[in-house]
Amino acid sequence: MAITLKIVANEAGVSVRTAGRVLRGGGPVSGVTAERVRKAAARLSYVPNAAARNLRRRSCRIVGVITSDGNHELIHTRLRILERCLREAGRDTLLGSLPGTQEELERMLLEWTGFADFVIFTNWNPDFCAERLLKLPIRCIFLDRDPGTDKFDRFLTERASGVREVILALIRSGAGKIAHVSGIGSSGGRIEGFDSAIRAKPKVRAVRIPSKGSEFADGYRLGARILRSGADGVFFDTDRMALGFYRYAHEHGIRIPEQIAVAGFDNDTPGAYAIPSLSTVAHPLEEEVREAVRIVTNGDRKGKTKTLYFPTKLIVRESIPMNVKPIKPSPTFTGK
Amino acid sequence: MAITLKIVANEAGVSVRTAGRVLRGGGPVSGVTAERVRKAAARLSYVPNAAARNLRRRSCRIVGVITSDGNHELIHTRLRILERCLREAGRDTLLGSLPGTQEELERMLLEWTGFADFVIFTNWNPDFCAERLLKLPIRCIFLDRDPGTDKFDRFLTERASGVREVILALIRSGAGKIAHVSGIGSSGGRIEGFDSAIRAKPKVRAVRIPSKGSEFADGYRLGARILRSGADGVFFDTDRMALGFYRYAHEHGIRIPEQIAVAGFDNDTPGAYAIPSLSTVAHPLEEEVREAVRIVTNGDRKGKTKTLYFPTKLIVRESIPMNVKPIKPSPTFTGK
DNA sequence: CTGAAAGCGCTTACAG
DNA sequence: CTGAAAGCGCTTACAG
Repeated sequence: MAITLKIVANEAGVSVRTAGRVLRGGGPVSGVTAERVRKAAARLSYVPNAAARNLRRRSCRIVGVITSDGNHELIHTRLRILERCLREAGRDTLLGSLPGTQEELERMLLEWTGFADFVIFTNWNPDFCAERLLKLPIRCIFLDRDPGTDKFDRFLTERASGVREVILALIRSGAGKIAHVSGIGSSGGRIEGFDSAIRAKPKVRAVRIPSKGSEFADGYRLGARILRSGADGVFFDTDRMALGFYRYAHEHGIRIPEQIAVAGFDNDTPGAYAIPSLSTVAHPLEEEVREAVRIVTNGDRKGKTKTLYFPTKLIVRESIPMNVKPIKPSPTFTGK
Repeated sequence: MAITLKIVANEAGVSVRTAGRVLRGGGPVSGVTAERVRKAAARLSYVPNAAARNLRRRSCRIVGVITSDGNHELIHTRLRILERCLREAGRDTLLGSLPGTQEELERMLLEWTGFADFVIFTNWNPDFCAERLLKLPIRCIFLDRDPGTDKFDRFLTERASGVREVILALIRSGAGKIAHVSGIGSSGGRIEGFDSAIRAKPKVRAVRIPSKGSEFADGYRLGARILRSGADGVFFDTDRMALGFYRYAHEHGIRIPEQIAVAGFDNDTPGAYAIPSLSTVAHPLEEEVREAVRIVTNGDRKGKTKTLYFPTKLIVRESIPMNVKPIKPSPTFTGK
């Protein structure tokens, strides 16, 4: 049997109102009374009931987070930053995965209603109709996923800038034919960034190599295809694919970066320690999360939504040879 | 203004009781009435209030999960498996970090009371007094962390078995002096497993090299120390440290495994694609999570707690040379 | 098959 | 500074 405020109040010889005031803040209480209530609560191991509180206050401290698919560093780093920032804002994080169908998603969000008042999407299915979520009494925020409408808050990663920079770096390092190994969901401007860099340098040839997945195994599997293309520079949509290719190149006696320069995307830690250390593009994780949490914190301006784009940042390491002078091989300069 | 059951009932011209029966299951309702209620609910976009429901039913569908520190693959793989299994069991996952003090932890769990009835710890501070959590109306389950008392359910990783196997494999491959690079929290039997293997082979010498951290940078930093020790085999408490050492060895012209055989712990994906691919020890992640979720699912046997130990599993790859025959370099045999 | 009523445990005006 | 009462939105016996 749960210990309620009423029981504590009886024990302390005061009214429920007074006990509540002492234990959950609010209103003035005389020192002696307060002490008596506190002692009674401790003696009985009183534990307030969050469900009742939420019901009464029509508010709660929980934010739902729909996590991305997959199991790689970026996703988890983002989730961890989110959880930390939400906690600092006094919020708890309720974890969910994006269901396979729109109906399941709506059912899930319905279940969350009453204890979560915000949902942050870090995953989205472009086949879903985002507008249908507007009827739910829960505010949706999109992080690095575009629902295709500005009726939601959107904090989007602008990949084109970083990709353009990395391709230009490959070209500066001497690459004359550049391959782009692009995943199916090659989103957020990776293709645009690549194409824009190539257009800027008419003498450079380019080839796009589509990939079904974005994992180590995919980069490894496409190794033959990449080498056959005759490219002397290659950009992968993920660091994982790039490191899978490292393995393939090694097994086939191809030297990186002497024979082919390599770059990835995501700034995963293993790339910084790979041999050679992997050039990559870093996400604006902190900035995006900060904006999302800001919406949660001052979430009262109903109807007004915000769309912001955050640029990505090039990190050049040994896998792109810089002609200035030979880089001392050490991972300490990686910026991680 | 929220649409309540009462409003839907009015709209449909029935009582609250009947509307509830239609929309949330339970009791028999005539087909025509049910249809009328459903239409009204759809028209009004009725959304049930979870807080009210939880309050009334004195139950909820949320399980708290205290995540581990750090930001590496193992932690996130475990969390992901947990979230998936809990969801399959009809539960939502509430994420939290382990606070710095016992008081903060207790305050946090108090806040969770009323919407979470279980907490799964995948992180723990040995300085905390676990017994004090018993007074909270929330059941605690420990995963791969030992609170030091069998008053809680505990599902623990038995690291000694896997470490013993990996050391014996290093010895079989020809290593005569083996270094153990051990993190501060070298827990769960890593030291015992190492020592037991060494004791079994009196001719083999051993050296323990303590490390403050368990990251890439720590393995890199200790490279000089390891080489100076004269070891021709080295076991790291984490794959990350091992891969950091790869980098150091490369920079100093040391060949792996010809000059020094290497093994790690955790079975991170990058190790499977490293050059040479890294031998390691895999965690019993699925098994542990399954048991924890089982407790949540049939969580009524109050007072009776369970302690189970799960063995770890050796994965030999190229970083330990096997004298049978030269291994074809390909990451496909890695068992990932 | 359906309705009127009580109550989950808390908070919030409203009186005194 | 303190108390009696209403009510958040749902579910659960209890009648009919």
